Amino acid sequence: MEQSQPLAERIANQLRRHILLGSLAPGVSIKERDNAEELGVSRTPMREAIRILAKEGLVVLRPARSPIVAAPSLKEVSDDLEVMSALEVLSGRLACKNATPEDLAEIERLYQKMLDTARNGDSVDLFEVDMDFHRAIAAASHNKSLAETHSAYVARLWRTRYLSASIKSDRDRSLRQHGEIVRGLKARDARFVAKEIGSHIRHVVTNVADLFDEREA
Amino acid sequence: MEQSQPLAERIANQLRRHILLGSLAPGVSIKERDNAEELGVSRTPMREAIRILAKEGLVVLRPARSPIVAAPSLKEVSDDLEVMSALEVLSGRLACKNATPEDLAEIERLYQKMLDTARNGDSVDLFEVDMDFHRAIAAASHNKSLAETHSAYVARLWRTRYLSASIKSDRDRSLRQHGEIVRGLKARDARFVAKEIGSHIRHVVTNVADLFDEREA
DNA sequence: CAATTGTTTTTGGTATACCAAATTTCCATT
DNA sequence: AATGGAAATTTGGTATACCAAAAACAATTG
Repeated sequence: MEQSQPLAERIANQLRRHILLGSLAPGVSIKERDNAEELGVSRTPMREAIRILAKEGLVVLRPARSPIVAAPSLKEVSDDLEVMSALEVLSGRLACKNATPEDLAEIERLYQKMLDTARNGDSVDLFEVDMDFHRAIAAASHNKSLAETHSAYVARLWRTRYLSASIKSDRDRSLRQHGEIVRGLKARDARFVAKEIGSHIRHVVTNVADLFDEREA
Repeated sequence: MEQSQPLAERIANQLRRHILLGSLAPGVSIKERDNAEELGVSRTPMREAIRILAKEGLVVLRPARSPIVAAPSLKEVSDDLEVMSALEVLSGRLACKNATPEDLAEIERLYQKMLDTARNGDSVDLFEVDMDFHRAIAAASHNKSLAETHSAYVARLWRTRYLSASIKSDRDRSLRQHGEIVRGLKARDARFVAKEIGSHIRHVVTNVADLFDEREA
């Protein structure tokens, strides 16, 4: 009953999917015993998996209480996006300095794939490519800590951004902005890239705020 | 054998101290069994404590091997500092917008304490106040995620910055810079604060690089 | 009927037992 | 003496057992 990858991480991945896709709704409790039994594993790795997700901010631990799926408020999501924006801007700046031609080629490839998916694929596919695009920029910074921390925020904000991305209204603007970012990176114009990334995320914040407003109806 | 605070966290705190103060040198392995027995606890909380420190970057987990105390290279430390700098700059900017008068008073109090400690106390005390000062700025941003992520980097870089702070040569410049930061915050001049914080950390990077050079001798 | 207290149940925290992979040791063979 | 490999040991991963605190529930009492 084991593999090359620790069981706890596989459980964490599984739980993460359930949370992000919504089959584990925000606010519901995750009982060690029940969930472990349900997946046919013992409490020990389940416990560790929960801790992993807690560090990522997807579940919150309460002393002497069941952990629950995080239900972030608009303020918390906005705060997360603000940090993530700073991380991405830094990524962009560093990428202008450190990106190899291969890095740039990969980023451009993802951008083309994005244009393609926008025309033919569904919104989930498009979203996946979008995430890959931003992750590729972080990787191109050649700063491992930055890429890791950025990745943690991507995970935490996955669900929110997924919902935000389903707002098709300004998909065109979004695509255009990504194009600008690619252009800036290739020209290694750090200031321009920083401006575009900042603007891009500000739009995401706006969309998310709208989503929260609608939810109250 | 339990308290209000989970045992794992207390163990993590204890291990963290040992690592940061150097009694657990970089590179040495942390065996679950041995360390647990040494502290008179079982493997379960020890295991969890190790995972906590791994997430913080203080120990590294190797598949099917003992975890070891992290021995970051100059490149890794510089990368960490680069991210931390961005986080602090963002903190400063947001603090200019969101800090309450109480926040500012607390920051100024810490600054005065710093001046006082520089005159009378030892370098460890001074360092502690320094860390508190930067943490207070992050807190004044009123962005919880930012404060938490920043705090994680503070912990990871604790030892390095501690060593860096023992370089007394530019203690005066450092103190003056902190004063400028306080001045900027009170004037709520985000641009000025960002500039000063950035400059401050660039000096830290320089000091750390010197330290790494010396170590090779 | 409400309130309070005592009991049962649920739940997370901790300890221990067991297993398999990986390392090390050491002997047999050349 | 060198080497190949098998057995023993070490170590982390997983399962299970036990405990205490907290919550839920029930019963008793005013």
